[in-house]
Amino acid sequence: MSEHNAAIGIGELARRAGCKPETVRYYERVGLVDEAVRTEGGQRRYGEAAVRRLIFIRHARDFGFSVEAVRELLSMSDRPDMSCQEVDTIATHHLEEVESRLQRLEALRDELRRMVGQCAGGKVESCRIIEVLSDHQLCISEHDHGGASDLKHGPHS
Amino acid sequence: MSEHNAAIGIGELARRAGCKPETVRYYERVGLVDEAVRTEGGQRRYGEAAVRRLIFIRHARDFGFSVEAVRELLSMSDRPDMSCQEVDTIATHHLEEVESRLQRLEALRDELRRMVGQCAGGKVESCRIIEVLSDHQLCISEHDHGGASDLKHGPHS
DNA sequence: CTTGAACCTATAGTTGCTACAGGGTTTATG
DNA sequence: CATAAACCCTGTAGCAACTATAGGTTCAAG
Repeated sequence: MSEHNAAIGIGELARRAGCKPETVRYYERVGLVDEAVRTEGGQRRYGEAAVRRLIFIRHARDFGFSVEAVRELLSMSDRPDMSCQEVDTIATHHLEEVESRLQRLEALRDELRRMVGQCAGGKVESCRIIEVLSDHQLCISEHDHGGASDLKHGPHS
Repeated sequence: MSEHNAAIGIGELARRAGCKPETVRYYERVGLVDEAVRTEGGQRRYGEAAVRRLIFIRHARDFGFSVEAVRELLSMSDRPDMSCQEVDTIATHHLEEVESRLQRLEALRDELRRMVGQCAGGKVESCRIIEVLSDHQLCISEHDHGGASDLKHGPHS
């Protein structure tokens, strides 16, 4: 390994991983990235390892892994000798969650399509959308609110 | 009439709509449900109208409508004479978001399936999951996040 | 009248960032 | 060398949409 440490600032690091400096500082606070070396003036300086780690983190987050899951994945990838049984477990579990969310979203999409298709542009009193939302009978899924709705992290309207 | 109105407590109301009392109080704070009549001791009492309204809200939330969107839908359903053009607009917009979210989630599922399928249970150093998360080149789909988030990872140079 | 479940308010926590405010540092240029 | 622009710092507050806790009060049954 070359001792050649490019020593980039936090802005450059963030840019390379596709996030913002605030996000990097946030990851540092919660312990996903190590505390950086500082200049005399107190500014953070990073090397290539930090870039790779941050890219890993951003990818995992883009794949929908929670920060906690990323933390586990990271700690495992730091110990290359161990079996990747756990890695597989985490990813499989995550896959299951994604698949169940997909199913619900599909049902939701179908219902929305039906709603929108049936809105004839008349008066609200005969609007199917309002009707569907009001009427318990027309509910897509039975109310099993053991765990709350999974639709919560959506882009806001 | 006031004698006839079943006057239930907040717990019963919440149970009927499939949520928790805290959620109802939260909705009251943010103005989705009206302030309730109180007993002499200060406890909230509700009638059937509140039950219907809360069920409407919970359905809309289950459908993934944001609280802001629900607020609009509610204000429209309060005026049955108006055209449901706006209702349709909100629902259509929401449908588009759901569809775009579905697409991304499907791409994610495919990627996760491939990852999981390729984890042979060996050592972490040769684990495909870790590898995929580390290396952008191995990403098949360019998981392009629509307008939701701006500049994600550009080409690594 | 006593118990205990249900209720009250207020506040803080959750997740994963993002956006300031009000400074200090580094670097490029004149 | 001086200055200006670009960058960086900490700390705090905010976002959605609730959820949880603490510490106290009220209600309804027995």
